[in-house]
Amino acid sequence: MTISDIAKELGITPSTVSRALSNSTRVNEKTRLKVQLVAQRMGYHPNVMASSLRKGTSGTIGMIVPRINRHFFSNVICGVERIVNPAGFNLLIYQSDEQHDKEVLGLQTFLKNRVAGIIISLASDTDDYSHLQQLSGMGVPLVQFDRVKDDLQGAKIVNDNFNGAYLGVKHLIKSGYKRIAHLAGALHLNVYNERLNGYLAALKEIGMGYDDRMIVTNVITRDAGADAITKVIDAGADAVFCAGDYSALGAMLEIKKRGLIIPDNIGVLGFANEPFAEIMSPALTSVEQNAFEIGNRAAQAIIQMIEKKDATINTEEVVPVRLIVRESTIKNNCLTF
Amino acid sequence: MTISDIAKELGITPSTVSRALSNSTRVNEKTRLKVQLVAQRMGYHPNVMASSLRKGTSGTIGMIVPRINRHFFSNVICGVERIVNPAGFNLLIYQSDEQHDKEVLGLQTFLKNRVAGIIISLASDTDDYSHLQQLSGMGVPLVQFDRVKDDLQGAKIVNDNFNGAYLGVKHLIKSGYKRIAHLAGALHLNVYNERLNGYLAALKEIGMGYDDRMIVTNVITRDAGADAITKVIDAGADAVFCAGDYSALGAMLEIKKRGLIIPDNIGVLGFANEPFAEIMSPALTSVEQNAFEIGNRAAQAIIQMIEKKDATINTEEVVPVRLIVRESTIKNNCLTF
DNA sequence: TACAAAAATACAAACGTTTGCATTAATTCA
DNA sequence: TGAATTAATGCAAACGTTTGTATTTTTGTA
Repeated sequence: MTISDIAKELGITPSTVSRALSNSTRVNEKTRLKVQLVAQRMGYHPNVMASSLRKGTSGTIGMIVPRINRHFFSNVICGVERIVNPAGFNLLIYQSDEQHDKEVLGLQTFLKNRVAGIIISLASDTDDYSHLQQLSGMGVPLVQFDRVKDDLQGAKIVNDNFNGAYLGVKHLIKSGYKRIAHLAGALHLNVYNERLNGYLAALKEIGMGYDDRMIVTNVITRDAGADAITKVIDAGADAVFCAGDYSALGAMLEIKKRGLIIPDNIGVLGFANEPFAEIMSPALTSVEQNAFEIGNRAAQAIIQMIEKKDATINTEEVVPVRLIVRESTIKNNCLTF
Repeated sequence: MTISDIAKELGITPSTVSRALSNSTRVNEKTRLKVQLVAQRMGYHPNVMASSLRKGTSGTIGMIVPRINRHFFSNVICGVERIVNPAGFNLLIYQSDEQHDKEVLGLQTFLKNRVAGIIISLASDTDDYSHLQQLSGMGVPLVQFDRVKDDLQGAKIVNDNFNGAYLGVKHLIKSGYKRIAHLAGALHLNVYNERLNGYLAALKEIGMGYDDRMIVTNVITRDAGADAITKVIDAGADAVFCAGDYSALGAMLEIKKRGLIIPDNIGVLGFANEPFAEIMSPALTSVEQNAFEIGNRAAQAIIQMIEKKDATINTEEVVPVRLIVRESTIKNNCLTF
């Protein structure tokens, strides 16, 4: 079922059929309707391979995320889809599994597929960026989100990590906590680095010195959170700002296990507002990231670059975050059931 | 950067280059190496549009899920990716948002893209299957998973919903609950229908009659769960089997709000083992579905159909589920913190 | 009616591969 | 050494579109 079949059926040429189907002004209204009718009747589906081969670009946008099954990323994907599909693009999705090698593999697949643009959040593993550097030279638009490398060409959409951390820690201070620890992530990633800076800024502002023993890095998982919390408690912490909700979860479970009360003995603040944060008891105070909005903006950015055929811009959008105060940081009030 | 560029560079023809790159036996070992070296050096990326146009099929598999950000579905996607990528395919993902119309739209996009096969879990909205019926005639392999329509051609991979429900309710009975209610889903979907049947079978087995007021249907969301639980409590329920964890969550929160104790006054059993089930207090007993395994099997099935070029098989695989017993169903033992 | 202008359609090449068939080069065997 | 066989390469068409240019048809105007 091709354009030529329709052409034969109607006794016209493939070119007019093509133009009729793409609503070109160069074809008579009557024949346009006839063509579209016949196409419908014959169950014609245009062959996008042929089309994009001829046009030199596909209507596909490639997206690489570290983990598809992480709440934040799957919601960013939703946000991207919501914009990209109505605009006539479709999404090819790859998972890097936090591995640089897989990231490169995915990128190569995208290039083979002549994607119109690439949206990516870097694998934690990635510290060589040559696979991404080549893109702007090839004219392939790149949008980075969340985990970004600053000096790469293209648009960047990031959370306001600094402010989220800053606001959260200020809130801890206001709640009366005196010795606030930080379970940080991998500091070569902008997101965790900025959160650390927000934490330090909040402490500095009130003249609270900081203590090396109060900061543990590379704490991202639940298990790591459980391990790290004991260290900072031993160092005298009465509150902890965790750079992610999973480490906060691990910390909370460990704290409970030790018979300490959250938030009375120890306050816990997370980041990401994973779905379970609300459900836990005590409910976890956390910084909410607007994943859907980030997805929307990333999609808009890539579409704009594609349409302007400009892969060399260099913009950064910071998406605001929101502190969601729950039970885990409000002292003198045992809300545990 | 095309095959012809490489050919010119080496003074040979595009055809030999093509054969060299695809490791054909019809080309000399030496030239093969030379070609691959030059390809590497020149940064050649094959154009899959051209290739699939010529070959008549793309190396892309289309996948439609109701919601990408649901734990179960995103994990199935992971499972599919893990098999499909090493096999040289890539995944085009669509979200139906539980809407029939979007499902059709996604399917059409897939057909335009000449996908090699389609993996789908039906939108709850879908009760007309003509868009899927046409596929086998067109030679496009179809694999359904989780939410399936029986009389469609293709492979089906489903959870053992009946057994999961049956085992769960048996467990409730063994725990000493006497009047077990069921918050069911939308019964036109196989998954919820089978869970209902498992529930009924367990009751019947011990001669426990069932009561219409004990079964509320179309309860899938958290809010619906909260609403429905009051009805069945009023009808005298001392335990509830929820067809999904979200309704179970809603129910639990409502039960707590009413000052009743889980599991002592009321037992709660969920289905899906969402990540929060483990974390809640009391922790929610739930039936775990092996999403990753389902993804693996779906991927294997579609690849097999693609390779055999047979879209007309009609198989069903049932993937076992596992009851995970936690605090919410173990009486006389207040484990709430 | 004739002629220019505009509108509609046709023609043909191109996008980058793949692949059956034809050709040339290399090898084997008598 | 030369014919027969095999291995390696070349040629050219095809996949289904799109699109610049050419041609035909229609329309408007003098």
